[in-house]
Order: sequence, then structure tokens, then C-alpha cells
Amino acid sequence: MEHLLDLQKRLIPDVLDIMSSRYRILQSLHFLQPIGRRSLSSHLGMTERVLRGEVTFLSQQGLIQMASSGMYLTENGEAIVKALGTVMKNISGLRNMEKQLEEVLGVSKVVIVSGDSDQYATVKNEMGLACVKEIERALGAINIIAVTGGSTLAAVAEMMHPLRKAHQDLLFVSARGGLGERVENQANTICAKMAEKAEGRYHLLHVPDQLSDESYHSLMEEPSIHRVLQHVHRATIIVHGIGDAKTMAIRRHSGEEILKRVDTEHAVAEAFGYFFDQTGRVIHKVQTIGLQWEDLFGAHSVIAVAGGKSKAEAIQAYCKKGPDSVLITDEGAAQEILKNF
Amino acid sequence: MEHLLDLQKRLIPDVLDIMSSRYRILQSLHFLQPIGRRSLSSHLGMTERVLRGEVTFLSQQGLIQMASSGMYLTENGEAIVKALGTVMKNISGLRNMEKQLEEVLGVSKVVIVSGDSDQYATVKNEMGLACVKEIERALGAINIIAVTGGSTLAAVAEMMHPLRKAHQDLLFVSARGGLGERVENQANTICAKMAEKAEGRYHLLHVPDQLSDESYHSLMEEPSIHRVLQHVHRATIIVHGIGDAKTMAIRRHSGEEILKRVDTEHAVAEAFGYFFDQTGRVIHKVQTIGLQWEDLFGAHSVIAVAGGKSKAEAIQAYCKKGPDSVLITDEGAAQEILKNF
DNA sequence: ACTGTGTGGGACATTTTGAGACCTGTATAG
DNA sequence: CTATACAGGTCTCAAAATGTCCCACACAGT
Repeated sequence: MEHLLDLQKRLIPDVLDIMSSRYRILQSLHFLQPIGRRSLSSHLGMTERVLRGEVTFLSQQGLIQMASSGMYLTENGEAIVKALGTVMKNISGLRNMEKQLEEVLGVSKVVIVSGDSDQYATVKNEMGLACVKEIERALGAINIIAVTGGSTLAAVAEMMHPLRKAHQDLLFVSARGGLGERVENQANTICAKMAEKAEGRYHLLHVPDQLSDESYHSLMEEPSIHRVLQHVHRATIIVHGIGDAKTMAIRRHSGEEILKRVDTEHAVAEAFGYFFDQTGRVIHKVQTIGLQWEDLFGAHSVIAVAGGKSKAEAIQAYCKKGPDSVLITDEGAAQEILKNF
Repeated sequence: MEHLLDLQKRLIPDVLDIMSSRYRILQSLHFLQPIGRRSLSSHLGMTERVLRGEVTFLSQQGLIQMASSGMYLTENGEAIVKALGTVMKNISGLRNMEKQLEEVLGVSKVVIVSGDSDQYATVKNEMGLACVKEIERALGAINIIAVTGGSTLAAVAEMMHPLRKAHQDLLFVSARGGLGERVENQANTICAKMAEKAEGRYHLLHVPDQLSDESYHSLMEEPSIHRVLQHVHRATIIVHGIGDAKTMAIRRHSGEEILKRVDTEHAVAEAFGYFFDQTGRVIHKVQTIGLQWEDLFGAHSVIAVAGGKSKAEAIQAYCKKGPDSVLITDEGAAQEILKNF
């Protein structure tokens, strides 16, 4: 069975927010006691009145106690702080980590789900769910959602659910052509599945991902492809994964030359056909029909999804110079990234 | 470690209410889908507007889905219903049990904590905490709280915390004199401890619990004792335990005759010096200075605390003819009592 | 002995939230 | 085609949450 807390996160996330805020009060009190409302409120960054509300509640619960010298924890209060410590690390600890990552990586928003997707497959689904929520948040009146491939994106599609609000237009387009990969991880497959689950329309990119110059140009002339590409370029929401450079280079059946460059120029990350080194510089770009670098900056919202300790380096590299995006990742990757800071 | 839910209950007392109400919605939906707000709200006994609030929340969480034909669960929703099933059985199960017990025993309120205090000592503390909360609820402007002895009441004292609200007067008095028992289970010891933890005043009854006629009358004349007794008789809140008749008869060093009567007349329960048979009839009353039967009916609130499978029979007997009281017990006792119905 | 600073707690205006009531357009079954 | 049941929008009012200010008190340093 899943852990109760994970279930609660879905059923009563609002309640958990309250819980962690109250816990934070108790915890601060644990260290700062005795302390007054005013000092404590500024320390916690909440207004005095709000803190006061919580504090009177907590004292009614017999967890803290008021005195003229300030507030302090009762025995019960101390017990709660101690007992909830590990639990809370899962909740508010993650939130702290999110904030740290936002700063360190320079992205506007980070969402971390607990666990390590390298170890447990279910964690990937959690990321998928978080991603769906993020997509929902980014929805506007007109929505063109471009999606890439990969097992993580497959999880997003898996967790997708209808998100028709009001009279929104929902169009999903594949951002990439077909790789020689397993069909369930193809951008096209994922795009279709996602659109169906979301009850939206979709357009697929029926082209191979890698092309010779010649076929590239001839295909670009193809009206059916051109039409889909127009949508990709005008995408309002872009959802993509981030891969490890070497793995991806091999999977793409890149030539010897590319593999060498990956090695010699220390490429570590790959995303939608671009290879990045540790500084975030683009080392190599696969000749591809589909999402281009510039498209990222035209989009209303860019959501990158990638997790697992093994992808920490890749995530970090990509974020260095990537567009301002939302990053959905997991605890394993987050911890690994923050190790260096 | 204590169970997560018990900790959460202290930080957010109505976490269970919220959670079970949302769960109930999901569960009903699981069976009735697709169904509309109106039908569902009448089925669940909530107003349409409230249900609507929850339902929009749940659909934002991606657990349910709106359609023109009605609402239905998404895959995630179904998963939650399934996963939370066992957890919820424990929670709403207890609440159901409370209601059943209230009916069966004819008392106005029953609180059941999970577990069996015969098996785990911590369960007694949970009862203690529940009792403290009940006391708090019963507080008025003037409070005289009479307490008896016993290990369960000791647990109540253990869990007591300051309950000074506004300008309330808090006076604790022992309802019983001293038994030849261990000091930590004496009414006096418990009374003092409770009062200190609650930050109230206290008066103790410095008399032996069992008396000859002669000393009884002479002690009753004693001004210091008379004064305390006045308080006992005017108690607004009475907190007492319930004991097994035989155990208590032995512990009280009752004479041969009493022991025989307990046997022949099938006494099963004891509370504050009174012995009851299965029908709730008083079989025998110890000649005692302290709380009297009549006092119970003058009190604003009577709280009986007793748990453990072994005390099921005693609890049941006492409640038959006892005053309208609040009963704090545990799952072990509750299950045993309900077996017969 | 006094003053300044921090404390909890009371009081009140104001804003925000929550919920009741009613309405609309739409999909679906009879 | 129509009756019905549906989701979802909107208006309104009360209640709860919050912002604002002030007071009496305790305590430490002067």
C-alpha cells in the first residue's frame, strides 16, 4: 500500500499546508522559546495577526503555553515536534529544497516529488501527476501544447486527465519525430495518449527524428508537415524531458563523430535534440524537424520534467542557459544537485 | 512512533472530518457514477453548495471528472478510494462505533480511542488525552472538578495541560479518600497532579476510603473535611473510572462478607465505592466519605473513563442505570461490548 | 526608582472567504 | 421535440479571517 501521507497529499493538500505551517511555528518555538508574537512573526515571515490566530489555537490544543515572558512549548508540544520531525521533512523539507533549487538553477519554479525515480518506478508517475497539475496551471484561452518523448513524458501522459475548463481550446502536438525507440516512449505516441486523456485534439509529426540535409529540406516543403510545424513553433506550453547526453547519443544511433564530440567536449545533457556541456553551452544540435531552440522563448510556459539521481548533472547543465522554465523533478535528483552547493 | 493520524489530529483536529468527508464523496461516486450534484448531495446529506465546493476541489486534484452526464471518478480517484479503504474503515469505523455505543449504552456521548489498553499502555494515555479534551469542553465560568483514583485517572492527570481560559476558576477536589493502594493511583495524588498541570487550585480529602460507622460520623464533623466535602457535593464536573467488581473488592480489602456478596449477587462493576450487577443495580455501597450517588445528578458533566477488553462488562453494567454521562473508552472495550448486539 | 522594550491580550474596523439561492445553457433520454 | 438532469456562472449576505491600535504588565538596564 502507498504511504498514507502520499494519499493525503492528493486528497487534502490544503490541510497539509496548514499542518506544515503549524509545525513550523512549533519548531521555531522549540528553538527560540521563550519568544513573543512580534519577534516570532517576523522570524517566520507571517503577519502578527495570522500568527496570533495560529498561536491561540495551538495553546488551546495544549501544545504551547503563554506566559508574560513569551510563549513556550509544553511537553506535548515538544513531543509533537519530535515525533513529526521525520514526517515533516517529507513535506516542508521538500518545499525548502524547491526554493533552494529555484535559486541555484535560476528557474522560476521547481516542483519536487519525494523519492528517486531511479529506484522506484512509481516516483515517475508522481512527477507525471505534478506535471499535469503544472500544465493545468499554465492553461490559457488558447493552448497549443508541444510534447517530446521519453519514459518520463510517457508517465505524464499516463497521469493525464481531462482538463477542459470553460471553453478552452486544447491542441497537443508532438515536438519531435520518431526515434528508433520503443513505441510507448515516442513523442507521437505520448502526444496522442495525452490528448485523448485530456480530451483535446492532437497533431502528430510523422517524420523520422534524424534527417539528412536533403530529406530535411524536401520534408519541410511537405504541406502536411509544414502545418504541424507551424503549431509547434507557436506552442504556448512546451513539455519536455531532459536526458543524459551519452545515453541519448547512443539511442539516437548517432555517428561515430558525434559520439566522439560528446566525449571530448564533455556533453552531459540532451533535450529535444540539443546537446549541452556542463556550462549549459550547446555542443551539438541534431538536424531535426520539430521543436527549435527559439521556440522555447516564444512559449508562454516551458515545463521540463526529469528525475532520478542519474540525471542530476544533466538537469543542472540544461538549466544553466535554458529558458526560464518550470522544473519538475524528484528528491533523488534534487539532493544530488544540491550536494555541490 | 505514534501513528501519523494521531499526530495530525493534534495539529489539525478536524483533519479526519475533512478527509473522511472527501473520501465519502469519492466512495459514493465510486458506486453511483455518473451522478449529478443534486442527487449526490441529497444522498450524502449535505447541501448542494457545500458539495459543489468539494467537488470542484476534487476535480482540480484530478480525482473526479465532470461531464454533462454527471461526475465520475478518474483512474486516480479510483486508486485513492481503493488505497484509503482500509484506513478509512478504522476512522469512520470508530465513529460509527461511537454512535452505536451511545445508543446501546444510553449515554449522551462516547469517545473511543483506537487500540486496547489491556494490550498497550499508550492507549491509556490516548484515553487520558481524550478525557482532558472532554473536560475542556465542559468548562464553564466556575469549575469544581471532582476526580477519583485508579490507573486510568492517573493517565488523565499525566496528559493534563494548562486549561486556563479567560477568567475561569479551576478547583480540583478528590472525590475519594485514600485506599491502601499505590500512591500514584490515589485520588489525592491524581487530583494534586492534575490541578498543578492544569494550573488550578486543589483540595484533598485526607481520610481513609473505608470507615467504621463511628469514625465516619466523627470525621464528618471535622470542619476541614466538611469544607472539602461541600466542594465535592457541588462539583460541576466529575471524572471517574470504572473498575471490575472483584478486583476492586479485593483491592479495598473488603471483608469476607462483601466478597461473598460480590460473588453471589454477581456484581461486575465498581465506581466510586458503589458495586453494580449486570443490570446496573447497586448491590453494595462502601461506607465512604466522598462522592455520593446523588452528586452525580447535580453535576453539570459526568465523565467516565475506562478501557480495555477486560472492563467491557463493567462499563456496560455501570452505564445501564448510571447518570447521563460522557464515556471515554477504547476500541478493545467497545468491540467487546458491541459483540452482544 | 524609573524608563524602555518586549510580552500577551482585548477591541474594533475591514477585508476576504464561504455558502445559500437562483439562473443559464447544454447534453441526453424518452 | 421536450422534459429532465447536468455543470457552471453570478449575486448576495453573513461569518470568519485579518489588519490595526491600544493597553496593562513584566523585566532589565540605567
